[in-house]
Amino acid sequence: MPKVTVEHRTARHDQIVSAARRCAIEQGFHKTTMADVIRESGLSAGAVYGYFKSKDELVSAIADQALSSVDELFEGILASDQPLTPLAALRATLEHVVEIAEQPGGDVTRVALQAWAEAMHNDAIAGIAREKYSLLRHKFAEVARRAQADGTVDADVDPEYIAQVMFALIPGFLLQRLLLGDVTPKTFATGLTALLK
Amino acid sequence: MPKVTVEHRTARHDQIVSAARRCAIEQGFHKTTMADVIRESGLSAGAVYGYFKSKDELVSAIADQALSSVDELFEGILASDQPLTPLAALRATLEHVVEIAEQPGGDVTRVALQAWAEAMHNDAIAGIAREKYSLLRHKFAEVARRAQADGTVDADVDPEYIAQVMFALIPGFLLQRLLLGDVTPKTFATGLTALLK
Amino acid sequence: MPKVTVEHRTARHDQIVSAARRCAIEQGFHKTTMADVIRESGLSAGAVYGYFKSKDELVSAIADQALSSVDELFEGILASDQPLTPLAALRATLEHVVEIAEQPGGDVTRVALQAWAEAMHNDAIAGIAREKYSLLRHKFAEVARRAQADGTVDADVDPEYIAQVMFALIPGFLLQRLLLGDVTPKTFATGLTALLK
Amino acid sequence: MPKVTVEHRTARHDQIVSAARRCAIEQGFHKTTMADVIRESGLSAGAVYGYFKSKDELVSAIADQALSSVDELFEGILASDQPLTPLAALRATLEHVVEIAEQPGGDVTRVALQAWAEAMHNDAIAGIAREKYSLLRHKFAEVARRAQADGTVDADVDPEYIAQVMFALIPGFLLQRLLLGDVTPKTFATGLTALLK
DNA sequence: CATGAATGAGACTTCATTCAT
DNA sequence: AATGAATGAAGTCTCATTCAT
Repeated sequence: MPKVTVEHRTARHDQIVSAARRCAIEQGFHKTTMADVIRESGLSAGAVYGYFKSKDELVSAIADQALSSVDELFEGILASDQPLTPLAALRATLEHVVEIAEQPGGDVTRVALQAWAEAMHNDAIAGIAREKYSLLRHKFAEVARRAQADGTVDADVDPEYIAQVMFALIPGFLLQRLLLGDVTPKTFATGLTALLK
Repeated sequence: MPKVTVEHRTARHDQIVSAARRCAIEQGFHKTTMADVIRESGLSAGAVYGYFKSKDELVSAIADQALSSVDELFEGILASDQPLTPLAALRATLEHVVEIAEQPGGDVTRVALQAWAEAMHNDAIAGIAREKYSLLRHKFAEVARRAQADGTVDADVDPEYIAQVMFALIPGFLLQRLLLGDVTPKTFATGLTALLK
Repeated sequence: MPKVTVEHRTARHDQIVSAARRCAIEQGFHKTTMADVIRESGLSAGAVYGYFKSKDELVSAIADQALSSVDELFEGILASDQPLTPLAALRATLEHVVEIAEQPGGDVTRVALQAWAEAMHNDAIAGIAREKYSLLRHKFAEVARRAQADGTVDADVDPEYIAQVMFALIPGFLLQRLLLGDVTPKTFATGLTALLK
Repeated sequence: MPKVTVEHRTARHDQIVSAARRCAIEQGFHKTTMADVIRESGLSAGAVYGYFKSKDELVSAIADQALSSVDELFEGILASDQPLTPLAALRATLEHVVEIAEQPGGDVTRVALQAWAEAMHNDAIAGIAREKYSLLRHKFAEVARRAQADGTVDADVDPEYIAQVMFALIPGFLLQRLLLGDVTPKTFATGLTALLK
């Protein structure tokens, strides 16, 4: 009974989060009502509130997910021993971002923007964002360190500073992609190559 | 009578926008109620609605302002004839951003984040954002073109692609500044220099 | 303008309290919904909430009123110089209670019972009840003191103790009147006379 | 099987009533949710509903219990042949009340107040209250009759009227005890003695 | 014109009760 | 018989907007 229940709970949980995410992608956190989520999830109000104590909690869950999605990539990339230049790391990241964005079910990166805005006056989300993005930036710092070891990048500079710049390109790319719609990993990498050279 | 009225109207208008901006900086667009704006502006409900037909219209006005603020800088920079490297342009922009952010009355860049999120499902704001950011990016493209003319940057690459990257650094810097709080124009420029070299 | 407004506000306030009291008399605090009060008052939800921040606050207002109603009587009674025996004071009080109870608009004493119950786990109402009933009991103590001065009642006994007993008869009378419906000031005074003699 | 089951059922029944009573003492009938009772009883929702068809039915059961608790005393008192003055009967009753109130598990007299309020618009509880309190008052009438037989009290007065007054003192005492907290059987009896003399 | 009290649709959330397992 | 997840009606409260004064 416990195993069935746990799986069941997880399934329901995901059912709700997915529904809520779909809503948030289309309408943003604030225009999304609990009634929307309830309808979209196919459950009842009581059921949804059995899994999330409040709209805030549900929003945090979606935000968490959206802010985490870029991160996963690095596990694979950094593990390998092959040389990883900053340019290559960035290009891989951008391609990963686009892959995520184009997954069926809607562009989750739109939710990331919502989360950034929300973090300005929602401590829970601000905390999540800080945590996730610190982690991500540390991974860029690791890439920077490798480049410094290779002699490709000036070893005197704090790798965290280099990571700041590398990291910055991700939201910058995302924003242009969503707002202006004319950037692709390819155009971006091309521009980047020209500048770095 | 008309002239006095026009000045009066402008003053009132600004009074409302300032009040609304102060609210949006602290609480975001959605937590800010018209009652908040009315109280903060010191006017009456009727008065506020005399200047803005709806909350949406008021929000658009604040968003517009927040999205424009970075732009102004370039008027001055590009006008001069002295050589302007991408690095120098970026550094100047970042410093300008921080200057704006630290102005008394609250950090307007927080409102820019709100505007990005809002643009995802608000056509008016999406339009404003596209317009303002296209303009800004064109200016970065102009800088890129100058660098290509100087031979500093590969002339074969579409300057718009280079502008995409340069532009990306601004929201990327902003986001880290607001979320993580540990980037400054100096650290950022240092990292950037290391990468570009 | 201020005077009109104040009167207006008071009128609206009373309109709401009256409506809420009518509901509470019939259905009690808890079965009474804000929708009931809103309908009964003839106002809108927003209007009602403009006068009372919450249902709790409205309930406290009604409770306050119900707990105060017995008190008024004493102003007149104690002012006069004529001798006032405990028996006479009680009889007058009971008659006053019945008069209040039979006023058109419903029996307010039913609300007093609600308030007693509510005071058990509502600090605001507990506070009001303590305040009002302390006051009332002090007035009975004053009556006791006069009787002691007259030599009618043993002067050695703390008049507050005597007041406790006198006071007790009021809720005891009220409860029987509402629950059993067979007590009147006359039967009660008759029984009281027999005991006191 | 039947006998075991009956005992089992009774035990379960009491388990539920005790849990519900504990909740009602602390929070009152209305703030107490079935979920509270279910949690406090340690049973499941289904189990509780196996014993009580509805919350109303459960509330009635608790109210019944609370309204009965004073009554028990008289069985013993009246049975004896020793003279029983009204004062002595009252004093014994008050002491019994306090004893009940101070029993571990919470002050049940708080629930009696709830029941009075509830009786105003709940026919089931009103019926119970009428029944229990009529019974109790009849016992006071019996005491009055004995006093009249002794010549202590005017025999011309309807003993029911005397009972009304005696009975009234119980809720009056209870209310002051719960609300003001400064009455004890001793202070009360002292005041009563002073008045009766 | 300005005011700000009033409107009322609609948001979030709770909770008594049921019923598939 | 027992469980407890699920139901969904109904409750409280907010807030953008209007309009009589």
